[in-house]
Amino acid sequence: MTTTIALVDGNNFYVSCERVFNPALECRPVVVLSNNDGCVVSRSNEAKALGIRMGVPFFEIRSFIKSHGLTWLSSNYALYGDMSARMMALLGEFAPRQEIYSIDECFLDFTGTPGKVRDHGRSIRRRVRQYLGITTCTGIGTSKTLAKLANHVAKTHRQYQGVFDWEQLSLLEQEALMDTLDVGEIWGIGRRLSPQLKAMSIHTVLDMKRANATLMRKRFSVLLQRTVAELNGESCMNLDDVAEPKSQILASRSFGRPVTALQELREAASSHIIRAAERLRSQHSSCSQVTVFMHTNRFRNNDPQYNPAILVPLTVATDDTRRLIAAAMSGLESIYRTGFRYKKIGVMLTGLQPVHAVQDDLFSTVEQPRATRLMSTMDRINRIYGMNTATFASAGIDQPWRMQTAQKSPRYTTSWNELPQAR
DNA sequence: TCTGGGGTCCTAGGACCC
DNA sequence: TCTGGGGTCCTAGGACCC
Repeated sequence: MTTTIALVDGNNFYVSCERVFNPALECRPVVVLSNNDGCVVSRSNEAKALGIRMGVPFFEIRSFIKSHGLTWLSSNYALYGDMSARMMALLGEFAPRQEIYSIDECFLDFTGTPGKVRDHGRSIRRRVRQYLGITTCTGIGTSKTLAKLANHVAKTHRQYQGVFDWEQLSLLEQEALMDTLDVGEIWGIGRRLSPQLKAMSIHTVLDMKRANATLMRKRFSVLLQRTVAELNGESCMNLDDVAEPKSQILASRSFGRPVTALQELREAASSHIIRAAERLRSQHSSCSQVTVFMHTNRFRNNDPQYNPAILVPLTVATDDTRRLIAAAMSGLESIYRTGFRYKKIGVMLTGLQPVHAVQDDLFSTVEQPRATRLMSTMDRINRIYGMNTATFASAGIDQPWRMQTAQKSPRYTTSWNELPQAR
């Protein structure tokens, strides 16, 4: 049976979430910034029309605030995460199988379902708009790659009103449209591969569709071979509707200002371990390796640069925050050097395995049941009373190194104290 | 002055084993 | 003088995604 895949996503997702609770943002140029108020990560259509590109550093567009009334917001992941969960639950009702691909998009598998999938796309658009106040676009195709591309068409070609299915065109029309799309629009072809393909005279999606798949594999990798097949309607990528546990967990942040003191680095690394370990336990894994890495500011050419990383193996895999902090601290101390202005520190947990499969150490002195109870009690307290209600002193109290978030909106949907007020 | 964070997959090459 | 071949496992690095 031919597969039928839809890719649904929320338009300008972070900005749209903000607008739901603050209608004064409608019809104006609005951007949401990354952590630390660093780069633009979401733009309203009005902001796009000003020529503000995705990912630009905020300081480059500050002048638009005065000249064009640009509104900017720090990112509010508590809000976007909660809105995402509501949207995904709603979308999941439309198809038998759903793969949540990112915070604002999912694949829906309509293979074998009756009716025109385009009609589903339209009801999705109505329903999500009505229930959540967010506008969606839907792309439909016989493979994930074609669905992604169709979504791009739905967004950029007004006449399709946010829903586009390759099937609504004849083969000739499909190829004519593909010939107008840049090869870089294809899922999996980014800024490095795209020039290499163009050097081989593959400029458009149509060129890529007609490319020699075996040659693609030889020149690049099996990934591009698959891409060619998928563009030809042959579905090679399965829809993963059961989320696998993560195979690595990473927590890192840039500092709000340059950091030089070991003590501040220790606090920051501890606080990252605390977050990472919570995620580790929430997927019922333990980890056998902790990596600590640091960066100086790569944009400051005159500063001496130092980007060390160290992997600390654990003799017994664990999910105990205290042991993970201890491992991170020993790693940090061995790579720390004075004389550098550090910009960022991060930790990575790898060697993940199901917690029940952990091989104990013959000479282990850790009282595992007590540790497990302690950790799950802390997790429960923090779930009920809010993040960091119970935490570890090693993360510090004042945390002067913390990132900047100068314009964060309230957590309208996840905090009793910050519910929207009736006016 | 000011430049994000969290992931995945694939490949090449080294270590190691017999 | 002259130092194999085949396999597996692991890691680092590069590419991609949002």
